[in-house]
This record gives sequence, C-alpha cells and structure tokens, in this order.
Amino acid sequence: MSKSTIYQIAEQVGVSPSTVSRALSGNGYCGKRTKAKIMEAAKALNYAPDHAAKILKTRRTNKIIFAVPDICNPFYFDMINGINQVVEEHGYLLILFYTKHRLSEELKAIQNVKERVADGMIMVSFHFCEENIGAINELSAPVVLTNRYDSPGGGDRFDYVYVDTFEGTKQGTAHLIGQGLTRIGYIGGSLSEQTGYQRYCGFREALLDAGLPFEDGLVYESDYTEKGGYLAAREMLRRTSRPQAVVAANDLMAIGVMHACEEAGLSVPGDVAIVGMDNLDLSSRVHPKLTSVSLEQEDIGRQAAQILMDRLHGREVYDRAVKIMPKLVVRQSSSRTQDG
Amino acid sequence: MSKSTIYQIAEQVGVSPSTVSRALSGNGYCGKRTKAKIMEAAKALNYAPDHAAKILKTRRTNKIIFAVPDICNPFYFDMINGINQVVEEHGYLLILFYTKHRLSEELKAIQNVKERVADGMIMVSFHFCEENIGAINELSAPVVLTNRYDSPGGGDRFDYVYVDTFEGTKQGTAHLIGQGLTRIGYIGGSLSEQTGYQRYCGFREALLDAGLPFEDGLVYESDYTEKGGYLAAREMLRRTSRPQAVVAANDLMAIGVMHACEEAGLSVPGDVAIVGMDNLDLSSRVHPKLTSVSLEQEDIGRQAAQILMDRLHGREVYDRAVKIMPKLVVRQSSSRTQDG
DNA sequence: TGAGGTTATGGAATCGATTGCAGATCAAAT
DNA sequence: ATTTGATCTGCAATCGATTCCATAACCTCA
Repeated sequence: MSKSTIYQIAEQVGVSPSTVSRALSGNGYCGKRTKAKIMEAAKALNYAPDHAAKILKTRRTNKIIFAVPDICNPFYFDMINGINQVVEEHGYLLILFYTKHRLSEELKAIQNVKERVADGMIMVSFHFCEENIGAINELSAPVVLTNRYDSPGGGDRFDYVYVDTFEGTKQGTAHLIGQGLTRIGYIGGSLSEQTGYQRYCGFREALLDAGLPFEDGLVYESDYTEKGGYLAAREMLRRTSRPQAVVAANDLMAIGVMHACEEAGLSVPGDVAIVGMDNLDLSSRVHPKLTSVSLEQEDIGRQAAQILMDRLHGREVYDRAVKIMPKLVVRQSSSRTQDG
Repeated sequence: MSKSTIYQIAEQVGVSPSTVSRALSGNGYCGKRTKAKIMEAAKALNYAPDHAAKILKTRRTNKIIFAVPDICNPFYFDMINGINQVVEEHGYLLILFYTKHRLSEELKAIQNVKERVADGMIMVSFHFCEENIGAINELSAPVVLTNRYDSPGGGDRFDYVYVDTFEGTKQGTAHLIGQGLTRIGYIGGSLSEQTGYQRYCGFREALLDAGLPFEDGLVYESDYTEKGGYLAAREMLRRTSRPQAVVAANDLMAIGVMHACEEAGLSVPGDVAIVGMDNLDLSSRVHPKLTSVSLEQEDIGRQAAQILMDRLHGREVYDRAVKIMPKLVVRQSSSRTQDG
C-alpha cells in the first residue's frame, strides 16, 4: 500500500488536518484520545510525512552539503567521517558534492545551497577567487571553509577551520633533530602555493631553532605524488654528502623516498630516517611503518560540522577561524630505538 | 541581497507567476520579449528556484541515497566514486547514509526513502531479514542492493548488483597453480557467512580443477583483519610442511600474511607467494606489491547507479540481478618472474 | 454560578513552483 | 472577411504539511 497524507488520516478519524499535524509533530495541543486514534490511523494508512512539504513550510532541509575536490582521496574520507559523526547526531543528512578541483563545480555547489537544497555547506575550496567568495557571501546559509586560510575580510560571512601545517613540518623536523640527526633534507610541494610554502617554512624554522645550518641544496620541490617523492629522493641521495634524514610534505612522497632508499641499498631508519605528513591509513601498513604528521582530518571535519550546527541553531560562534594543531605520530621510519 | 520568488519577478515585470514559471523552466509557451524581460528581472532580483517547492509539485527530488555500512572502509569509497560518476551525469545528488552495520539504521535509511527524501536508494545491506526486505518492498521508489545475492523472490521489488567472489578466489588460486605451486594455503572469513563460504568454495574448486589434493588442514578461518591474517599465517607457517603459497580472502589479511612471512624469515614471493582480494589502493603500495583480486567496486557502484537511473526514467530493466566478474591484478607478491 | 484560565479543535492562510484550462492575440490561408 | 491553427498569457487549483487565529470545551476555584 502506498503512503498517505495527513488529509487522509484526518478524514478517516474525522478530525481536521491541523489536528492531525499537531498530533503527529507534537507541536501544540492535542487530546489524548484523539491522538491515539490518529496514531492508529496513521499506522493503518501507512503514513509517512512528506519531506518536501515539510521543508517548504519550515524552511529547513536538515541536510548539509560537503563539497570536496576529490572523492578518491583518502584524506577527505577521514573528513567525511568526522563531519558525519556530528551532523548525524543532530539529525542531519550529508550530501556529497564532488567539485573535481574545478571552479565551475564549486559554483554549482554554492548554487545548490542558494536553492535551499541544504541548510549549509562545508567546502574544501581550491579556488579562492572573487567570484567564489562573492557567491558564498551572498548566501544566507552558513558555510565553513577548510583547507586554506586567509584572514577573513570584514564582510566575509563564512567560517574557517584549518590546520597549522607550518607547525606540522616543524614538529616533524624537530623530532628528527631530537634523534640526534643534523643533516636533514626536505621534499615539498610547490613553494608558490600557500600550503606548500608554509610547510617549507616550518621545516626551516625547526632547523634554525636548533641552531643548525640551513642548506638550500637539500630542499626539493615536487608534486605530492609517490613518484615525485621517489625521483626527488633519488637525486638527493646521490649527493656526495647525503642527508641522514628526510622530511616529506606528505605521506605519498615519503613512501617514494622509502623506495628510493631501498633501491640505493640504504636502510630506513638506520641510514636515512623519514617523516611524512597526512598520516594516511596506509602509512601504518608500509614497511617500515612511516612516522607521519597527522593533519587531524577527522577532527577538521568534526569541528567544521560543529560550527555549522552552531550557526544553524542560532548559537554564537566565538571563533570565526579555528586552528587545528597537527599531531606527530612516531613509528619505525624515524626512530632509532624502536626499529622493528 | 536575499533571493526572490517568481511572484516578485512577476510583479516587477507585470506578468503572471505562471508566465514567469514557463519562461524560467522552458515548459510551455512564452513570448520572446516577455521572456527577455523576465530573465533580466530574475537576475536583478537575485532569483533562485526554491528546491523544496519544486520537489513538492514535481514529486522528484533529484537525489539518491547510498546507504553504506562503514564510511571508513576504502572498499566503499570506490563504490561511492562509481555511483557518483553516473548519478552526477544525470543531474542527481548523492546523499550518504551511514548504517554502521545496524539493522535499525538500515530501516532508517528506508524510512528516508519512504518520506521522499530521495528518489531511490542503493544499499549495501548486512541484514537480509523479513523486516528489512519487507520495508523495501513497500517502497514505491526503486532500490538496488549490492554486496549480497539471494535469488529474488517473486514479489521482490528491488534489483541486485553483486560480485562473483567464488570466481574471484578461484581465479586467484588458479593463478598460483599456474606458477607451478601446488601446496596452497587459504585464509578466509567465517565459512558460515554467504560470502565467506563462496570464497572458500572458489579456492577449493580451483584445486580440484587442477587435480591437486585438497587439504583441510591448510584452511584457516579468520576475520578479515590484518591481525587475523597475521595470526593465522603464523600458525600455518609453523606446520612441518608449510605451504608454498597463500590465498587470503581479502587484502588486509594478505598483508598480515606478508608480515608473518617476514617475521619467519621467508621471502615473498620466493618462499611464499601471496594473493589477496579487494585490490585496495594500499595493496599496490606495500612491499612487495600485492597481487590481488579486484572486486571491481567502482563498477559495482556504476552499474547499481545505472539501474537506478533506468528505473527512475521508466526505462525497462532487463537484468534484475547483475553479476560482476572479479579481475585478477598480478603484482610482485605472486609472480616468480617479475620479482622486483 | 460564573469568572478566568487551560486545553482541544477547526478554519484558513502560507511556503513557492507547476500545470490544465480557457480566453486572447496574431498570422496565414481560404 | 472569415476560418483555422499556432502562440501567448492569466486564473486558479495543486502538491502536503505547518501555524496563527478564533472558537469551543473543559476544569478550577472563589
């Protein structure tokens, strides 16, 4: 039997639709006996509320959009997981929107929010331009951006959750220095990108803090892929005085470094210690297990979702830009003591 | 400026709301000049159609739900990716619903479909019971189930997409036999589960097909985790006549087997060849790279989504149960020739 | 008994877009 | 000039639930 409406229930029971609505939703008064009869009829008639009608009237969809550049990237899965933990708890559903790193798709996601497909959005944006920001600022629904941070303009109507990647590479590098290593190489992403530059600066600062000399020759720019890491490391290890350790700006490159070491007959961490960043699931499964700086993706997701929920429930949001601290996870690839 | 409605546009232009609707949606006649004025006013007034109102009237949400047991499992990410490829192409949005392996959550997902939150659903169900199936059969919206196959009852109103895992372990085992290996161990999941039993049968059949003896003692029941695979393998390798190869019912267990081999000082694939199943992303990154039977998750997702789209567009669906064939991906862990 | 308050219910408007029907306009054809 | 048909537009109903307002019923206490 197909489902019914409150009108059919009203007719069956002999009351008005408004009474049925009150009985079922619990908003407003309703007599005990009437309510019982309505409940019974609802069950008998296979009633289920129509979501669209409810949304139209209440102006709430109970859904949020997560606009993400790349569905295949495990990094974002962790975020999804974190987001879902929070929104589910508040009775919201999660719509996944795949932007493919394209501005046009990001704008489509924004358009969906404008059309009230969802009550709010969390977006990992790779296009911080006028058009994008402008469109977001015109929305009446709340938006939280992650993955990047520019100090918010006065008129900006969105919130930020971001990771301090500077602190991340700094921690990772300091950890290696703490192991007594002094010649440390760095393989990063493009230095002209915000996040790539920050990671590089963190590395450098750790060296300077420890009073170690900083050698430009030990810094390589690569592309965040395993192959890129491998190629850079191969070159680095060929140098007459090769580094005792390598900091990679993400785990995939770090794994590439491991392969280069293996190929060169160098043991990890015995000859070369390695630290990565992202703390991917697979990093604890490679051999030796990779020491990595976790960017706390799940936590980013949770915090972003929490802010969104706060905004949606009219609660005050004190921190327009939440900074997440990365966390060093020490494993075999960097640790001289627990090599196994 | 906040967005406006067709009524405001109508007033501004001096026409009726129905004309505005026709102009914007393209359904029905509309004069050229009028249309131009309406378009202009729509832009000026920051118009965006209200999704809820549209749904209420048209009865279409342009969304589908993917109900998945476990957001963290990379296996499902691939499915999500496949699903999204297809639904996006048709202008649908994807709602992710996390059932946590719980029947109650699966029922909630079904309830959402009943309330017309989405036009259809793809579900990976771990609870094939009366309650569940009954609720699905009462829906008027189409549902596609994956991950399990029972021959559909006459009254069942849903479709199936499933993988022939029997064929998967059979292929993997045959591959090892083809390498000249004859003593082959098996580490599977619970044999009392449908899928666990099928995988086991595929393994056995490959041996029998090749005329090899089947030893019960080389079959271990484990739990699909890396640790479970490790423990089972450790025991297996301690046997007086240890196997030359091991087939594991999934990649995580296979990786556990690799660790056990390493611990026992056995080389892979020299001393022990290994084949896994699932073809996880990380399997191509461990060392040595793992040979694995791909269950074609992405394809499952695509096919399931395609069936759903067909149903939603009133196209005939010829195959109520689509069988996907697994695909063997040969890498280093099983190949005597290309060891590197 | 009646005043005052609480609880129960119905009526009707509302959310915003779609669409069938009817009337109006206009061009082309007879 | 009149018929025919195509094109354009407005009216009003509709999708299904929510909610404000008004009235009615009921209870309580002086």
